[in-house]
Amino acid sequence: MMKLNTKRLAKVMKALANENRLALYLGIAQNEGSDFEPPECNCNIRDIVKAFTLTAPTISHHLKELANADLIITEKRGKFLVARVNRDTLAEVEQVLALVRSG
Amino acid sequence: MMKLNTKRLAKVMKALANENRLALYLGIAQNEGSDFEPPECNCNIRDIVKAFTLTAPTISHHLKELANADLIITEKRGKFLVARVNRDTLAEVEQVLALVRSG
DNA sequence: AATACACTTCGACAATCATAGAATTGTGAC
DNA sequence: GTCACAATTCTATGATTGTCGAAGTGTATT
Repeated sequence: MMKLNTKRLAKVMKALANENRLALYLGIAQNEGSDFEPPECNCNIRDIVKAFTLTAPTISHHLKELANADLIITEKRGKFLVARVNRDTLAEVEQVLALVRSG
Repeated sequence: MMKLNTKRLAKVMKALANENRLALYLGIAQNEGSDFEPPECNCNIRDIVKAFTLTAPTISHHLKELANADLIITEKRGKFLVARVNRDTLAEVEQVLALVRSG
């Protein structure tokens, strides 16, 4: 389990600090139930580009930042890229916030 | 209770995205048990300036951003400014994260 | 009222960021 | 092999940000 010091927590927060990138992250979280097989799965970049009004390079850039903050885990499936949230990181963040809240 | 849509959540995250500002926020959280009376209380800006290597204008700027994101509540006590975390906002964020984590 | 202190506002500047277009790489279909 | 498509890399650019020094505001103390 990764130690979540201030520097690293700030990095995670920064990855979620942009509205489009946050929406991207939330979208990925919502489509996680799928079976990860196009065209049923909405987790590849192509579908996301259609849903958001951003270009492919921008989406690619955002995904890399999310992955770099360990917020998502990406995987190449043929020519598609699928993504899922990293629940470990999420749990760590929740834990810190809960600690802050309880004093 | 404030609705926590994507735009607002992004704003909260952005307020915590800077390492120094995050440390400031965590510092405020930790000193909350105090009685808010200088010099016992560490919640006024003066004490924080001493603890961090930032100048007063920068601290002031960061505090305003935290307050603007409803993460802290500030109050003027004579010539001192005291701050405490807003637990409501914190709880809202935790709630969203928990929702994401559970699918 | 004069001084000292705590903070804020203003103005500036370097650094980072979000974004897009163009070109490139990789993959599967025919 | 070639064509179409998904995604990445590269480069550029306008916008935002973090930070500070200088000047200003308000409050208490003498």
